[in-house]
Amino acid sequence: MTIEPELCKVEDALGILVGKWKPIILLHLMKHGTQRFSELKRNVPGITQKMLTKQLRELEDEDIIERVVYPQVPPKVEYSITEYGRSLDPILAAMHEWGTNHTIHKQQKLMKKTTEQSS
Amino acid sequence: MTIEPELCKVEDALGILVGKWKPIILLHLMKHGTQRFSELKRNVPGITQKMLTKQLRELEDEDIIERVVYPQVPPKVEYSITEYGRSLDPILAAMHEWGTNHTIHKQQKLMKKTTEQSS
DNA sequence: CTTAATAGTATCCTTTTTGATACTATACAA
DNA sequence: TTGTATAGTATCAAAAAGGATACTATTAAG
Repeated sequence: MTIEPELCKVEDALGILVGKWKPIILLHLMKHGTQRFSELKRNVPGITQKMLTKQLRELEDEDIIERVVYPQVPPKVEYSITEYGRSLDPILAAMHEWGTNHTIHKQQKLMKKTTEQSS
Repeated sequence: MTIEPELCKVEDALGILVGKWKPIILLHLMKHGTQRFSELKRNVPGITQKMLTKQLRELEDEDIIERVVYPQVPPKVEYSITEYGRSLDPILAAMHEWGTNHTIHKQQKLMKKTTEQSS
């Protein structure tokens, strides 16, 4: 398959995965199935409430995750990946694999450079 | 495969694909094999020289593309995908496919909403 | 009456990204 | 000597993204 650059839909997928936090959030939800807001906040170190809310809303808008509110006090809100959201799975897996390999690639490049300089 | 959120390498791949222009640039190079700076500029509508240069440098730094300078006047510089860069191919293809489907998904969602409102 | 817990908002500030525009070097051609 | 083509830089401005912090609503427990 050749993708016509003019009709490129890569950005559409990209737009959903991009953001400093979205991949980690997705991986957490994929791993645990369902997480409360506070659990996610604990599990994603360094994220602020504002950012977590924002990323979750955006993912929800794209039907990637589902938000369920329990009418309780104190509030309870659960997030989970939708069936549709699961279709991102292979992409995340492929990117993770590529990324893992790329880390090695960069390391080798760095070592080569270091060796050359010391010779 | 379950990706451990803490060891997530998705960002690494993401970092390389992200930017308003990178996917289009890559697709152009994949389609045409080799392109001069000015050809890319023509083919990627709306991009500024600064942005094109920046994106190309970043892709070059990651070994995704190669830059060949011909010592001529006026200058001639050719860009092409590296062998290593080709390894991004399946990811771009997967994202494009997903994106294409997602466009449909969003459209259906929109139509459903419109129907509901008019009833 | 006060405090605690949860899931947020609201506001302001900083950093990063992107864009517009002007400028440069060089050799050849008219 | 002026203009042209190519592949850039440099500088400043605007916009987008991200972060810090404070604040809110609600109910039950003490």
